[in-house]
This record gives sequence, C-alpha cells and structure tokens, in this order.
Amino acid sequence: MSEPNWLTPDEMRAWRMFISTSGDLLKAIEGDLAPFRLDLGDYQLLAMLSESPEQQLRMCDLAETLQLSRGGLTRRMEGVLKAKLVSRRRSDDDKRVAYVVLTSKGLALLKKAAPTHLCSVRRMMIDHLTSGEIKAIGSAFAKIADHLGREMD
Amino acid sequence: MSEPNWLTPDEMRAWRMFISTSGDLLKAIEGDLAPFRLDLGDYQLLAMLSESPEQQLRMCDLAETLQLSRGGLTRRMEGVLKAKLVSRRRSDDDKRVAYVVLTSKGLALLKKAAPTHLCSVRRMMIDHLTSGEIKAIGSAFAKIADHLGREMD
DNA sequence: GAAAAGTAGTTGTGTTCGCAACCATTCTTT
DNA sequence: AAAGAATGGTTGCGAACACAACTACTTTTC
Repeated sequence: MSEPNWLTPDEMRAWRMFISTSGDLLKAIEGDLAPFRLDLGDYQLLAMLSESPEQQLRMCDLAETLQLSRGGLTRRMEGVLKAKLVSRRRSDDDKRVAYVVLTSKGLALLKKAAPTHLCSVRRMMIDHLTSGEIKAIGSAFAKIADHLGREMD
Repeated sequence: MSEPNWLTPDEMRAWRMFISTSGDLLKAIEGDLAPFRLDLGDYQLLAMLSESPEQQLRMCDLAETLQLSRGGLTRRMEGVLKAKLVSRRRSDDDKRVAYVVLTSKGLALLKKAAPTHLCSVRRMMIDHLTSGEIKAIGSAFAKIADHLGREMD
C-alpha cells in the first residue's frame, strides 16, 4: 500500500520496453534456428554440453544450467535423443545418475548452426546497440540476477 | 559459413545475462501477484483495459497489445471472465466483434494489486540499476523492437 | 448485387513446461 | 547395520499458448 511510488518515465520505459520486446526477440532468434530443426532450448542444450569437459553432463546439472525442472529436461531430451544429437550413459559410480553426452552428430549440427545463431543475435540485438548500452545491459541483468539469487536463498 | 564473428566479452555478457535472467525476473515478479489470484498475463490484461478509453477493448486489439494470438486470448479470457474481473459485450455495429470490459471488481482488484506489483518491479529490477542503466535498457529495447517490427514488415 | 476476399472470434490439436507423486539409489544418523 | 532423509530421474497431470481449421459476419470487387 502506501503511496504508489509510481515509476518515472525513464523507468516505465525501461520496464515496458523490456517486457514487451524480450519475448519477441527470443522468438525471432529462435526462428532462425528452424532450418536446423532446432529450437532455442535445443541449441542451448547442445551448447552447454559442448562447453563441458568431455562434452557431457549429468541430467541434474544440465537441468540447472538450462534453468529447467528435472521433469522438463526429461521431456526436452526426447527430441534431441530421437534426433541422435545426444546419447545417454548410466553412471557406474552412482546408479541414479544419467549422463547426457553430445554425439558427433550433435556437435556437427551445433557447429553448423552456431554461425547462423551468432549472426541472429548480432542482427536482432547486438548490432543495434552502442557499446555503452551493451555494457549497461550486461551489468544491469547481472545485478538483477544477483539479487534474485540472493532472495531465493 | 564465413568467420564466426564471435561476440566480444561485453557482448557475450549482455546476451547471456539477458537470456538467463529475464525469465527468472518475470517469474519472480509474477510470484508477487499470486496473493491476488492473478498471474502476470491477467495483470497486464487488466492494466491494458484500465488504460483504454471507457476501459474496454475489442478482443482483437487486446490480443495485439498483449502480444497473444487470438486463440490464446480466448483461452486467457476464461480465467478473468470466471472471476468476473471483466465482462463481454457484443458490438452492435459489427456483429463479429466482442468488447472486453473491465468490471468494477476488476478495477478494484487492479488498484489493490498495482502498488504491490509496482513495488515488485522496483525491488526486483529498477532499484538495483543506475539511471544510466535504466535509460540504456529503455533505448536498447526500443531499438531492438523497432528493428523487429521493421523486419516482419 | 453476387461472389470473393478479408476480419473477428472459437475450437481442436499439439508442444513445452512445472509440479507433485513415485521409484531407485545413496547418504546420514544413531 | 537399520531407519530415515536426501538425491536423481521418470511419469501423470494440468496450465498456457500457437497454429490451423472452422463459423459468422463484413468489405471489396467486378
């Protein structure tokens, strides 16, 4: 309650532009991945694996880096598994865990899609911004993420 | 093809922070609306109506401002209609169109939720940012939106 | 002014996801 | 070492949404 403490015009603009544009931006970038039969979630899954040592990760860790629930990852895996972009391997140490391994086919597709994807990110976002805006977005979202992480304990 | 034209560290940081944080931010802000039995989509629907002349809009126009498909809005309406936050009125001029009208109950709930919501936006986002960052986010997303709009014709 | 094209809204269908319940396995406690 | 708690993964269910097909009107075209 108390005084509404309304947003200033600049603040309102930042909030409204962010909320109205971010979805469209992601959708547009995702659209450019369609020729590769990938959506943005698949791409990020492959990218995370490719950056991991031995190009594999436990399901659990992968779910966390992708910000998916465990169930959500299980479902998302169906697609990339069927396309043979990744494979699964049961751990011997701990029989609960399953490793997701990037296949050579998955790596090849990622390497093929990456330049296009990078180009999308540039064309849709980066290339329109000044270096000041780019730095500001980086630091702003880092601060927001930091606070969110702190708030959830 | 061609050189990957990789992102600079600042660019990479902006992109990664944006993509990893924006979803969490929206979810956190949405969480604060739960006590009012609203999700962010409902809130925005009510807010858009409240800002319209006579607090009503055609389904079609509302779908556009909310960036929903026509079908998506029909489904979203079910919730707010059942909660009596909005009502529907058929147009006499054009029997195809239906107007969505904010009810007094909807307006009352919006007025009750607004301060909390504003406070969320401040606490989760605005208050952590410098005024330069706020201006940069506004202008950056405006430019991105402008380009996206231009690209879709 | 009749046919064709366009527009408004609804309704199947399919996708993606979270949540909660569940099973199997491992770790902790005593 | 047995009981309980925690962890990793899957599955059933339901929510939100896009898309395409459909109905019902309206506008355009010739």
